[in-house]
Amino acid sequence: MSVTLFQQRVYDAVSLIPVGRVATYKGVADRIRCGSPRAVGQALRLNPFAPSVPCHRVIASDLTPGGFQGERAGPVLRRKVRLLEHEGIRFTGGRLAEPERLFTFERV
DNA sequence: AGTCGCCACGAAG
DNA sequence: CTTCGTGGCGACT
Repeated sequence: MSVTLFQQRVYDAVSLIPVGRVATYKGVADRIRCGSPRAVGQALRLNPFAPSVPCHRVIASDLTPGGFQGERAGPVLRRKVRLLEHEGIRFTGGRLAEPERLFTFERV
């Protein structure tokens, strides 16, 4: 069970997302100064601290839900959406209903 | 040591 | 829609 420094940064940043807000993979990547949001997704996929690290609050930049527990569609992804809706986040037509719910990290 | 191929992405065409 | 850039990482050689 090894956690790389990069993963540590990702999990640390994601932990800053408040309840009722969501961040994007790009937002997280920008926060930790990683040029590849894809790498962030890869780290979250291996998230060993779920659900302590609220990886379900990270969505794609086009405001679609992104993935969850290795799945990019199907009932598993629906569970992610359900979790978010339980926190007051609504999705309409497969995309985030209220973009003002987006959480943007402070620039370092 | 290097290389290769995979990704829960994003931007551009 | 498709393709390309991208950074990190595991599995190889």
